[in-house]
Amino acid sequence: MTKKKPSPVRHLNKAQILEAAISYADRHGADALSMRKVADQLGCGVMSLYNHVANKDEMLDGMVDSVVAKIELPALEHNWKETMRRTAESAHTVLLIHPWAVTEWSMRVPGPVRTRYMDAILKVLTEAKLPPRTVYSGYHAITMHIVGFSLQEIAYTKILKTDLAELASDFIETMSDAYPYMVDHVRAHLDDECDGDEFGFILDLILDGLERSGGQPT
Amino acid sequence: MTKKKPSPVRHLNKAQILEAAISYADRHGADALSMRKVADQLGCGVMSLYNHVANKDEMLDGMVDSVVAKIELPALEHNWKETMRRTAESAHTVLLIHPWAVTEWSMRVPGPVRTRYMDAILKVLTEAKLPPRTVYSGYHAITMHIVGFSLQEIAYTKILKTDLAELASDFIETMSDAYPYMVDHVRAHLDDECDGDEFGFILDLILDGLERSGGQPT
DNA sequence: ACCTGAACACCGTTCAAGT
DNA sequence: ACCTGAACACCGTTCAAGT
Repeated sequence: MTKKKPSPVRHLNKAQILEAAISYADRHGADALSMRKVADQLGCGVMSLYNHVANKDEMLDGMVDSVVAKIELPALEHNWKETMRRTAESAHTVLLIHPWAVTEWSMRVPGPVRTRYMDAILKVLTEAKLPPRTVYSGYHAITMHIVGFSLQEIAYTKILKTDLAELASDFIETMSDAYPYMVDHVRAHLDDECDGDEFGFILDLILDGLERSGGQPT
Repeated sequence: MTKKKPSPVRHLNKAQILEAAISYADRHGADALSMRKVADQLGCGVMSLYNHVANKDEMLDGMVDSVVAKIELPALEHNWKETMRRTAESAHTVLLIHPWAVTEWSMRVPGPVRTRYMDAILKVLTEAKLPPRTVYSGYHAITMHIVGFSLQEIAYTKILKTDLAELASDFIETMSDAYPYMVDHVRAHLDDECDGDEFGFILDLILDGLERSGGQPT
């Protein structure tokens, strides 16, 4: 009488699978993600997924590309530094929403959407009339900052979430002899002494450095 | 008559386990690493490992800390920028030897050795008389660069190793319409046009920026 | 063309039994 | 105190069978 599956999903497609997988990873993390769990969430058999996705690896590739698609592409209307700042902020925001994505981003071969995004960043730097060496290194520095900073931030918040009072404040009292400078740093984090836009602060350090290295010959 | 195990390892200990696990990860990558494989390599049963290591997670924590132990601690004899450059180079070198370690570094809670290393970096920045905000952000920027740059570099060489001619040169011919700037960038990589010490170049960008932000008030 | 259950070769880890 | 095989609950994926 009653249907077994809540939403039988007559015709599965890749987009639905990626959506379900992303939503699952958002809630439970990439480690907990399995083909079986994705299938459960879609109310279909595990092997049905393999009609639309070659294997788990390809699914993860698709998931990352779907996330990157949500990043604002750089708009050429402003000066190049402002343009980079905006798209980097957007990337940073998107990665914080999907914490699992930053690790996958850094370890997987880029899909079409990510390649398009990287191409757009290179275009901005090139059309800013920066010398080739600055474009080359600037690209590396900026993408490194987007991925690397988000990674550190996500790792830090994950530690705080799991250990919070136990580790953090315990650490401060117990370890202040062994690691005095580290204790000070953690305290600064907890007290939000040095608040403000840390991501943007370091990004500006890089962008200003690039501008300077482009201005006068090396 | 003949002994079953080549080296029976009468008394196992944690250091031996970590050494075997690191060597295995170096050769086959972190994904292929399993408790069973480590036990095989040591010629013991899987469950013997659990007498010296709580679980796989703790083993990986220990592996990262063992790798970090190989990084040269910053020596205070030079000026702070030179000191940071040296220790960062050392960290970079160590991470390239153990490519799996950079992902684990970024995702795990720091062990004692890594905490000691971070403390040493903070000490250098603090004793350089940089203002507190610069120490705070500089620490983030420098550690981000060490981890983030190595991560990108390892990912890039991994892609080149697997796809080499197929992807790279194929990519150049096929994709030059869709991703013109990216194609140029990949070509620059392949031709080694912009060679030299890219890691150090971007690090100097950051260090010089920090010095400047410390010199004149913001 | 799409779906799927059974089966296979792997995991990490618990437990109870050995020395 | 240290070791270990059997067993359990999971994996990703192959295959053969269904519609």
